[in-house]
Amino acid sequence: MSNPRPSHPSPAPTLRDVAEAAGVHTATASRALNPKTRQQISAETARRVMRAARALGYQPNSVARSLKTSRTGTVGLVIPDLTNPLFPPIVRGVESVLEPGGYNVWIVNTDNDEERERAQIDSLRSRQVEGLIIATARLDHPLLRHLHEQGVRMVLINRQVENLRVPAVTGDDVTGVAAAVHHLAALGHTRIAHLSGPLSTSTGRARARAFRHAVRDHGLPDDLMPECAHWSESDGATAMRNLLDRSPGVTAVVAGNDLIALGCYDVFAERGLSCPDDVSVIGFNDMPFLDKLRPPLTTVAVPHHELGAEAARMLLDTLDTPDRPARSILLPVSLVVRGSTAAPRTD
Amino acid sequence: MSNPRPSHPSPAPTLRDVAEAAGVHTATASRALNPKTRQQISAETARRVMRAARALGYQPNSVARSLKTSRTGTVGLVIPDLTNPLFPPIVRGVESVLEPGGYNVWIVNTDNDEERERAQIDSLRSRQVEGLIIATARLDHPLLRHLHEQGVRMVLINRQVENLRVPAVTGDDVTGVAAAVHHLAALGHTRIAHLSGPLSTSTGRARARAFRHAVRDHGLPDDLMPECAHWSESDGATAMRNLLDRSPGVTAVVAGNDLIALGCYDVFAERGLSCPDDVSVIGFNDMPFLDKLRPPLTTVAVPHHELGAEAARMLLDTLDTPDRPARSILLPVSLVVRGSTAAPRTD
DNA sequence: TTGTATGCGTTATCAA
DNA sequence: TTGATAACGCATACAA
Repeated sequence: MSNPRPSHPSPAPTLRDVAEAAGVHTATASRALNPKTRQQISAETARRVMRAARALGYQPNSVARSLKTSRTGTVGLVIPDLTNPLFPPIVRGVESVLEPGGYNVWIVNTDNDEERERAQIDSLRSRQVEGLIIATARLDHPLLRHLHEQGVRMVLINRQVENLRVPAVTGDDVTGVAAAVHHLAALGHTRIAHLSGPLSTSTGRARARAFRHAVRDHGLPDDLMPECAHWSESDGATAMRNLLDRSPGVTAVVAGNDLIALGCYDVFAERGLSCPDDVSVIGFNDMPFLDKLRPPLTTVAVPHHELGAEAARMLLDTLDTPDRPARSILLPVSLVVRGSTAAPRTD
Repeated sequence: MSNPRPSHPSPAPTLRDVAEAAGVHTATASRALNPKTRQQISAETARRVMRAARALGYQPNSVARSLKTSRTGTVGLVIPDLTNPLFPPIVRGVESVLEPGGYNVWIVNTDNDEERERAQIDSLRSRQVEGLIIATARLDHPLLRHLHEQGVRMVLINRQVENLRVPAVTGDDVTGVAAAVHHLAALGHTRIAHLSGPLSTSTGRARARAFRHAVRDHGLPDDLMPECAHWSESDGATAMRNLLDRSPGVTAVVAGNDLIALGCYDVFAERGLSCPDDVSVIGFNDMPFLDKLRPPLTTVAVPHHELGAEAARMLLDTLDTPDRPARSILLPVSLVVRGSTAAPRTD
């Protein structure tokens, strides 16, 4: 083998090694290597130090630097489930702002588990992250309030907490749901159901509430609103089965999100129902590849990348100017009409 | 507002604060708080310290601890693109093993950019991660060899590097491609094309090579192998258009991955071609929701979660026993036949 | 312009 | 069982 692993790799060089190699003291080496202090040093010395650093393959030890400066240059991003196609674009949006801003992002998954969330956030804090972006959409629980009281800088995505002045960025669920209901009503549907997400999440609750208002505005019944236990395909299917059994007259469904809408598709297949001829469905989020489904799913597009980017900008603001009053931002959404919605059967 | 942010949050309590509150020395407090050293301490003192820690809301500072112990309990995971549905399951697989093993995982995106990869890995190393799991599938470039020479512990996913004794875990591409070709040949196809992924990636090259061998084994032509510039839907579409223009007799396609297969779907829609009647397509990976496409995509299922989990296990082994010889693992894949493949038209 | 000294918060070694 | 002390690697106030 041309490159067997060295069984005893030499330990990583420290600033001290660089200083010795360059014939200067560590303080000088430190200044030479830091662009901000390099000017205090003669060009010749700086060059010598940098050459030595390069020759040794010196990498500054961020752990030591952080301990000294009490700045880690890291931000924690709390995600409930990375395999939900919703979240990767948010992650990228966050990174697209934070990395140019000089921060690294530490992503953690919580699996929608409160205990895990707590543990993950503890871990992030013990690692001295400078701020938190929290995209777990559960409704207020004591943890957030506690963090806020301790002065932890944070921004919420898709989550509002009552009576807490924490900046938040969310999609405009109210307008999105209203557009969905309006679209279906305009097609002639009169018995429209909402398969809501878990009402323990702020998103689930917001969309359910918006749905209730929207159908009332159209003079339609507001009692067709089963709740899904999770934002998942299987829970969407379960809710849809129950709905069809109990309310056979339903001709259209506004799903809490795209995954729940996919669960409806499963039930249509099971029962030989045709979409959109028998039942119309609208999803929420516009996750990837929806245009290739059978039928292509009509949905409300949420700008996830922008959601992440905007949250990151707000966090940057907060880190820069801690005393600036918190603002919350609502990002516009848009209805994307595809093939899963049509006028109800007239027979 | 009931909870305005404290404009001057009190600084986080340190071990020293805890020690003072408990009336002991910091060394004693440290021992009392660490389960491994708690036994050296009288039960009474330990209780007092723990009570004080709890009262103050003490969180150990991992940065300081890491500097002292030169152990960070972190591992870096290098991913080319988190929005590719392939990778989140790998991430979860890695975490499912590493977190119970006492490590936290630091995920970075490289955007398939060599310079970014370098920068991200540098950043991870400066933060003293104890090992690296690398899922960026580019073929050997000097960075990996360099890391290896420096004794960096690492495991590769979906990537082989020649002449480098680094453990790697990959799906069994050869068998998967052979199964795909066999399936098509058995259906009666004789002009089968391969839309390969970038040949600069080890995966792209491996699948292309496997395809060539498989068609030869069936006595079929091996000259229908255009290369896609990236593993993307749009590059798949481009390659498919060129293929149809130049080789109109093709009746079946083995795509380098599912995304490329989706690109084929786009071209079918553009040109009014029917799948599978006019052209059969097979993808690779079995990413989520493929069963809901029109038509449902036949594909080769790769156990991504298990790929991540196995890589994590190997890294744990390597961290435990640095001198153990590196082994590489091939995980079995399976053909999932859905609706995008059928016998060719007989007219 | 460069060197000296100190401390960030923690753990480990040694002594008591 | 507990305390005193030093050290991890770095950056900075201060001195020269």
